[in-house]
Amino acid sequence: MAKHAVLLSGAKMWRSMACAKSELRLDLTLACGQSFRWRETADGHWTGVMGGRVWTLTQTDDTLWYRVYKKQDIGVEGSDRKRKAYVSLQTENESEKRFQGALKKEEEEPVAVTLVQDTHEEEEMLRDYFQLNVKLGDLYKEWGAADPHFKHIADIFTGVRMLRQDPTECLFSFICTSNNHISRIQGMVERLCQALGAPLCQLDQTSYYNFPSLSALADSSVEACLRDLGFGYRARFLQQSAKQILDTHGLEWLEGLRRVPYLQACDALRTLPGVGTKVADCVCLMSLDKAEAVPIDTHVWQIAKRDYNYASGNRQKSITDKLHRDIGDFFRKLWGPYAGWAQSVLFCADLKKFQKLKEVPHLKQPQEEEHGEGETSVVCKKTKMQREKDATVKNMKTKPASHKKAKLSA
DNA sequence: GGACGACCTGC
DNA sequence: CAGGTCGTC
Repeated sequence: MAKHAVLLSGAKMWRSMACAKSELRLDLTLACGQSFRWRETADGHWTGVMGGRVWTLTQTDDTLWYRVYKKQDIGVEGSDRKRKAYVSLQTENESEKRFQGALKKEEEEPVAVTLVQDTHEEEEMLRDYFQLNVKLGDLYKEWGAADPHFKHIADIFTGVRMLRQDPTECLFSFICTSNNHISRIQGMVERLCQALGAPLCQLDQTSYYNFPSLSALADSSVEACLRDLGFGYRARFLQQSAKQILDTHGLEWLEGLRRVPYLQACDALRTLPGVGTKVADCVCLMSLDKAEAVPIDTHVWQIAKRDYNYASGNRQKSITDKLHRDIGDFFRKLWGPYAGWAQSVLFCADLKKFQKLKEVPHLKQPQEEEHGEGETSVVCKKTKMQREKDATVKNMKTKPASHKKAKLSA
């Protein structure tokens, strides 16, 4: 049976590309709640599905290593009938077709040429997924110059990068996040793929599936199926949103939102059931190229109040639409057109599971889950003076961290 | 615009 | 209650 690859025991099988850890930290980027489908399958090795293929990624100081697994060991036998019924609804995605097409053209030197093709395409897929053309180090410098609190966090949490996810996966994953916590969301997304997605391969007892297609999600039987799988009221949102997209817009609509302005894309998404301001912002930021989208959830609100002395919404009991806009505008003014990227760094730094990184290096601390309030004694290394200094950020003349043009919302 | 309560489930 | 959203007032 095929196994998860490990770099140490087979370096020749791996491909690599130059990539500094200051530009990308796999551990932070893949586990900070942007995507729910990557797992650490060996120390520092992350396995997941991207672009219809199964990958294992790992990194050394200046190198990103990757392996792509071929289709194999697809266990159709043991699967339950529910999934069989749905698999028939799957269609191969476009890039896969192009990929197959490309292979056929190269009949002269089958082995060598296809491998080159292969390598080139896979490297491009990674560059696109991690948006490696965006120079994160430069952005960190700008954010740090505009914002002392960011600078303080950024020294530890380097390489937190926004993924460019598939819009369908991103949308339907984030519909699952409402009123929910990360550990449960991960399980739900996994079951969603297992029930409705096409199987890709199996490694060490673990089966990997593609994310379900829109048509699979839109099937009228899906709500009942997902309720059985513990999705609760979100089951209906998922099915209805898929159906609404196909009925009133069509297959290409979601990807098309990459080419419209932020607010327009946001409004379009919000017409879907189960998609409010927060989910729409997540989808815009993480899959639709809207770097200025700043998703405001309860944690980000806490961060705004605690670290930026943000007081405008102090009267509010919960986050209203206006508060969303105001806090978003506050951060866009502070950080500029890539405000959503900067926000994800602070969000990551606030996750309980990453608190141990804030400790002095040689001290060890048991690892935990979810968000911390940053109040647990050991982990909070910020002094009172530092906090007060940070608070002054709000009062200083905030101007966008010099980029060409901040397409800030009206 | 803002304040509720309901909505599924599990830790 | 948890990384919200929806319907109603």
